[in-house]
Amino acid sequence: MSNSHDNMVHPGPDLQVPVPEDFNFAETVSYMSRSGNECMYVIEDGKIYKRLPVGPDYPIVEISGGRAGTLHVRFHGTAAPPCASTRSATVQYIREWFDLDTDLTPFYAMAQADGLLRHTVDRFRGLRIVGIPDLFEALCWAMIGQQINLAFAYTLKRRFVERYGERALWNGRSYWLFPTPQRIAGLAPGDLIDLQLTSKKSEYVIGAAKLIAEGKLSKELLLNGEHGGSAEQRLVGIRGIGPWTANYVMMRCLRIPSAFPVQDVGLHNAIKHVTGTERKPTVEEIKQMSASWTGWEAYATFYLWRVLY
DNA sequence: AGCCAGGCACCAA
DNA sequence: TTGGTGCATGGC
Repeated sequence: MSNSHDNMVHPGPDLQVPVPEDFNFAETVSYMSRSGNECMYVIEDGKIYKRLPVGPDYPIVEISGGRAGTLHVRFHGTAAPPCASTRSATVQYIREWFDLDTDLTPFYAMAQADGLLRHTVDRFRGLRIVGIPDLFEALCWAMIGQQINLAFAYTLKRRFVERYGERALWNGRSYWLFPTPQRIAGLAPGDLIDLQLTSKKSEYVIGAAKLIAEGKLSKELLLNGEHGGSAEQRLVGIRGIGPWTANYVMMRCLRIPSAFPVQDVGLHNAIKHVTGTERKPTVEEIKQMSASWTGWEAYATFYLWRVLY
């Protein structure tokens, strides 16, 4: 099968990745700067640095705004330039990471007519849902973040990654690959309790790792409905995954635009903030407010989160 | 000091 | 199917 992106790959050492007209790189960087404790990438001088989990080179890339209509990608950390397949996979990874292939015209039209969304969406226009392309990483991040504040969640993720991930050093900084399911599947709960995950979360993370390592859980299996049940139903059937985690993963990893973590306390606080009300809305109230978001709940949620940072 | 945190499993009824 | 409870501790 020929890859439609191959002809976009510049033959030189750097890459130019085309982006849609309504993509705003600065807003993406702004969102990604929300925590100073992020361990999976570095933001500096308006550029994103990350080691990408794409083979065979696993390159460290520097992504900057580039010319209008493109992102500029520079490779670092390897002696030789990355091979053609790595370069091609890098382009695909970035397109998925920043959701560059979704046409947001219907979302913007819907938001313009929605009193709750209009101002926020105008304010951050050009922002796209920043994804977590790796399923195991998305699941771990959601499970770790259950019922604890975000600052502590970042600390726990860092401990997990720095204990069980793979490090590359470049320019005085560490660039980590997220721990593999194969590695985590072999742990005992006590290994993660040592990092201050709760005993239940430790079991959840190891259980998810085992499912993925055994080939029983993957993005492909969740996205093709052949074996019965929606992605949400299948995810919720896994221990440690409730409605919030399922929809969070559908939103940031499976890229289902109708995914909607209505239980999310961050969403509740964002709506409270935007509407200027005294108390947080109930789930029932949010369901009423979001009646016109049909098909774009994930994007509405992501934009609302943005007002909190 | 006390409330809240990007919930979930488990148990009754 | 619904509602109540324990988890467990950091952050602000």
